[in-house]
Amino acid sequence: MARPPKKPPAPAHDPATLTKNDVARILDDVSVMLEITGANPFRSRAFSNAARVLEELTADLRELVESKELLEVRGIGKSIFGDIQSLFATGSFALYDELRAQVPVGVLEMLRVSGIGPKKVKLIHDTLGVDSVEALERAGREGKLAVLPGFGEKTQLNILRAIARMRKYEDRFLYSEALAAASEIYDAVRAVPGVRRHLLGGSLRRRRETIGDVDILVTAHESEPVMDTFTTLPRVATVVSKGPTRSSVILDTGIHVDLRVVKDEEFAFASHYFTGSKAHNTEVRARAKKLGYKLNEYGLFDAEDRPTACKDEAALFAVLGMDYIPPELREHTGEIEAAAAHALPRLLEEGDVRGVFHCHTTYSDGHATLREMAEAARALGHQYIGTGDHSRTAVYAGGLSIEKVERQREEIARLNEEISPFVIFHGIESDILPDGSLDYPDQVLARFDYVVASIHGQFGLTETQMTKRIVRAMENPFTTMLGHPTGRVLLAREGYPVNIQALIDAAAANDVLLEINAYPNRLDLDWRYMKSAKEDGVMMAINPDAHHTEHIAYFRYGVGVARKGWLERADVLNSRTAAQVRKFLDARKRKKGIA
DNA sequence: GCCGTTTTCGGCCCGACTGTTTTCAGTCG
Repeated sequence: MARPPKKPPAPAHDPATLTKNDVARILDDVSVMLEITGANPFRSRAFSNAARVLEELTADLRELVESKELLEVRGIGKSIFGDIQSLFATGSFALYDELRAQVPVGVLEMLRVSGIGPKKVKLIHDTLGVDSVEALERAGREGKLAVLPGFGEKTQLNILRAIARMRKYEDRFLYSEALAAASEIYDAVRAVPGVRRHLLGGSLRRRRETIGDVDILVTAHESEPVMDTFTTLPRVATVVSKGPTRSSVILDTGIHVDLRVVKDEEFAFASHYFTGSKAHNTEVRARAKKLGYKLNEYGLFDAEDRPTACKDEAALFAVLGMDYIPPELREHTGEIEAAAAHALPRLLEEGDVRGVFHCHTTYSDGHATLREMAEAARALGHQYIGTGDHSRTAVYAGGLSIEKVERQREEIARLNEEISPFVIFHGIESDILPDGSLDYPDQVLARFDYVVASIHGQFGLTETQMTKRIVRAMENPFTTMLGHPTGRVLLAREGYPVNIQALIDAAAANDVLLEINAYPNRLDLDWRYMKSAKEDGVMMAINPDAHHTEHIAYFRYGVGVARKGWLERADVLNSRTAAQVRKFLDARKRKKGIA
């Protein structure tokens, strides 16, 4: 690059507090900086692969490095292992320092402007000295971009528009928001005459907790009418591209939507391809190759390039020697091996859920009464609902005094007689106090059907302190479930620092359930940890954390992430009948000696 | 830089679309 900064950058990270996600981000940055500096693209890819691999690890990274077990992980070789080792020791490594000396932070930022990639960024930086998004915008306004080789008026305009869009909109959306926006477009597109099969694909179909863009796939004899409708829908703010097989638009909410039109006989291959994930697809293609096929979005071809017909995805998987892999599992976390060994789990389904726990009422900060919540749950076909109002320390949320707890218990008893066989379980969401104790005396805790213990304050502890605090709460015999285990708020707030594996261990050791908080901006426990929690014998509960009657249906988002976490019916308490839940809770109390 | 029933070198996914070209490079997914 043209002008490296004078002094070498200071270590950018404190090695003591470096997390797995920090390391992944650094490796990603290295990958991007390698691209910009024109290094071997496969070397760059090796770093981004390694970053992805780290993101999917559930064990403690620091321990994996110390025990050298990380070297066994596919995608991490000796060199990158050494870099990570160095990161934990010194907060940096040689290549990282070298690259940061060459590529200013602002240049990395420029890559986030859609439509320009490493080649253009390098050219702009080298010839104009532009080193930030702001400087890029200025250069565009002054017409300096249009005269660069390979650029033109249109490219310049697109860059300026992309910067404006980037400023105006988030680049990711909650699953719930993206689904609402996508459904409207999807409905309009599949209503076009001539459309035969259709699918909402991509990360929505895989039920990721956040969504980058929406992929819609349809089959139609003629693509033009479909594309014309799609690109002129009222919610479409910008048409990014339009062609016979692929068009791309941006909605007024900032969400990107891609539409692909293929022939009917290509549907199986295209739907697999456009569902992803990218990592899953790469693995499946590699498997196809080993079996002597070539797989792409249009078909499966043998050595003589003859196509193999597949009427749907199940047929495609079958040809490749695999059971059908549900979309939620297609994240390259062992699903391909399991499908080949006919060992995929039989995933939890919405219909398996017979009731939910952890619902708020007007006793604390909920907006509906006990009766209204119970009736709403019954209308969903549920057999029971469990409350989970805030405990007394949560004054800001109308936390229940002991006297209010008693009143609620009496009302629940009365209602239970009236609406039987529907059952209301009396639970509480007890704050975990700073020292790890719960928020009521034992004799009060003893009278609840269950206790959800949650952190709501004092987020500023270190990971060790926070882990100790929560584990202590889990060791309390009255704690039935751990509420939103990390406290994250998607797209807004990272979870508090905590050793999740230690929480899983504590859950297994103390027979404590882990909550799958199904509120759409939490989805906490993260699905990435569910498989190992399940393998450790931990049971989970899908809790909507409802504050309105409509929120009870959020359990569906919980089912989505539970499926991503490989959970089966037996792994969640909600699949049990009201009588079975009562029996389970009673047995647990007897075992703990608190009945 | 990573990987290996195509093993220690030589691959590493590849097709669609745009904007700039005048036959293709860059970007994206």
